[in-house]
Amino acid sequence: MSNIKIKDVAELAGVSTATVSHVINKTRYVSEKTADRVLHAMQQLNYRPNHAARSLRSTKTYTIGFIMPVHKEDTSKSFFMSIAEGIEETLKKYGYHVIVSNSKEDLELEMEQLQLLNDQITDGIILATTCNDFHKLKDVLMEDHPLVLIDRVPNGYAGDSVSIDSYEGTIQAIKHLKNRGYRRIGYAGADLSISTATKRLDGFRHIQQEVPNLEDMIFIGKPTYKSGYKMAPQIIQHGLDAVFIANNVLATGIVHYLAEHGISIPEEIGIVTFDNFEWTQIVSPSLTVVDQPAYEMGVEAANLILDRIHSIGKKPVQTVLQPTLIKRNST
Amino acid sequence: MSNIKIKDVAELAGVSTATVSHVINKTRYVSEKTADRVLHAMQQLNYRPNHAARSLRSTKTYTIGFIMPVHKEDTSKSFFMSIAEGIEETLKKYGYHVIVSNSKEDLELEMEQLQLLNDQITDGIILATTCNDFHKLKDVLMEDHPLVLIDRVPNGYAGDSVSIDSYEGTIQAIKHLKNRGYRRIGYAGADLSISTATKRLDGFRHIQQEVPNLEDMIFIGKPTYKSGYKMAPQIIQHGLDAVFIANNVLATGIVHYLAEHGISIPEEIGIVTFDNFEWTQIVSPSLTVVDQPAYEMGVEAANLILDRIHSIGKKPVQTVLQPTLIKRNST
DNA sequence: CTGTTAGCGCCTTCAT
DNA sequence: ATGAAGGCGCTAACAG
Repeated sequence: MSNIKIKDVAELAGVSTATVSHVINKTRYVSEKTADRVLHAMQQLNYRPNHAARSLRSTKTYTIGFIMPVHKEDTSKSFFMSIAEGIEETLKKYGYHVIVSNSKEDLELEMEQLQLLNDQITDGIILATTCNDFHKLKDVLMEDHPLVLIDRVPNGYAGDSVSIDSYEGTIQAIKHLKNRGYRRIGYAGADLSISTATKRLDGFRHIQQEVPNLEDMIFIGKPTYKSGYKMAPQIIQHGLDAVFIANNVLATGIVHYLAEHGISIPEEIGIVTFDNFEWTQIVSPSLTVVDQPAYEMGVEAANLILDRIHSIGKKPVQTVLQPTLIKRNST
Repeated sequence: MSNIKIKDVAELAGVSTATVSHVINKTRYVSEKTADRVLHAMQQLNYRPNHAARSLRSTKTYTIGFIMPVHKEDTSKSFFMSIAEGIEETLKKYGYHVIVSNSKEDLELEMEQLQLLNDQITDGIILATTCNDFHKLKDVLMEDHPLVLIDRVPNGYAGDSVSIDSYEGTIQAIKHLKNRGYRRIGYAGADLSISTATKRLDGFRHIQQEVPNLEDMIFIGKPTYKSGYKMAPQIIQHGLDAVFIANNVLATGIVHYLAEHGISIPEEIGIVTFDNFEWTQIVSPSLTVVDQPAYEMGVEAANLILDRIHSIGKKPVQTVLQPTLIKRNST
């Protein structure tokens, strides 16, 4: 405990505590001479403002909460980790800390954490929600407590958000498959109701709307390795010559099945997956993917929440970032 | 801002603020009847204790800092993420929050963050250090501020720590390769001076001590994909029939090279890598790995730091967890 | 078994 | 251009 307080600094500098406070916070004019003396005294004593006291007095915590939904064995870990990095690095510059919390893709837990990270603890919350309908969250959200939704934007939400254009990303992927000459292109996805999942499917249906019996080419399973592994043979039997895999966990199962059974990619079947995870580069052949700028999303969300903190009541901002198709050897 | 304070609760319950405080903190006996009244009043008013005030008064923050070293493109992301999960879930049970911070494997940054997360902000720090010599950190560490080192334990450190027995993990891996009939077993590692890296190499040298010209079978590169990719052909040319890859990032490069060049695993070369990352299961053939219990490490570290907080001055505890060899199809 | 009260360290209004 | 002083909400010593 550095038990040096503002009073000690004031005494050493021969000024009042008010002046010291104002020097620290640049909150009113102080003559250069006095300011220098104060700064000197601060250094000499190695003064560090007391966080709790400051927070008590000013009702600001200089802390932001980030709630993310990751399963224990989920491949999306590194995705949210990248987001967290972006958030943390950006906020650090402005003197904010980041408290992280994991909802494990469980709405109950998410709501619990939302309450835990209330305005006593944080100045705002960045949330990758599990929820598909924003009204469900209303009860636990504090009016006017800054909130930025990230990655997923549920129905009924009109506040600040940062997300990725999943719809467009999907369309690009399908177009690419078509350009490569694939004709019977299927969709493999998970039965999640989160916004990113539904938008991917929307995009697929839209660009493939001319295709007869399109619904037969859409495979929906659980977001698990196992489910993907079971889904793969069905896809093959359906005579598809390409699949767009909308869920990364599902993709692990499908890809592994294909490799194991010697089904050659990209000849027998073309593949595009969502998310540029490391393993998509390491497998042979390396996979064509829709890359989501996770880190940048974090940066954006951090900036948004800072803006919101500094101007409650401003018009909400919905930032949408574009994904990038990375062409590799699976198409 | 829930502007209900202890005083409001006290008034509604018809008791003093002291009694309310003691009910909340269970810090002295209160008759069941009064306690009930207080609890009721708290609920009725939806009272939440003010974190800052409490922290100011009690000099406890109920917050723990976790500093981890992850590179932007590093495969170890999910490893540290798992650790973070273990930490967070455990501490949450005891009402603690976790502030995370990333040193990006940079000692300067690490030291900066150590200072940032001082005792004004946290009640203790869990640190996966980048540092190989603990004395370098002494300057920025506050005496008596609880500290638990995790994963890596530098020289000169004698405090609390949780780590994994890298030495033993390596020995198991080599034994397994020998059992499978491999004879010319090499070592591929990164030039890191952190404790985990050196212990793996120590283990290798120990169990292979009978092997002539052993040093020629040790390949050290940078912890990058590229470095691994360049290292792979060298390993092959050396006539090795198996490699133990001690660094996961390096492994990505080596494995990809082998796959690309049609070098068959496990026939032409056997492979064991450190860390049970998802991609090691997805590639074909799936890789035999030394699995580190990351989540459990986090749990242990959380428990250790709580113990330390509640009894400064107790004898330090060094917890060492055992890794597990997971046999798959690359050996 | 419970109440009274003095601060924790800081910011900020009011005063000069 | 600077000081004096009250109080943010809570805990814990002291008092009964």
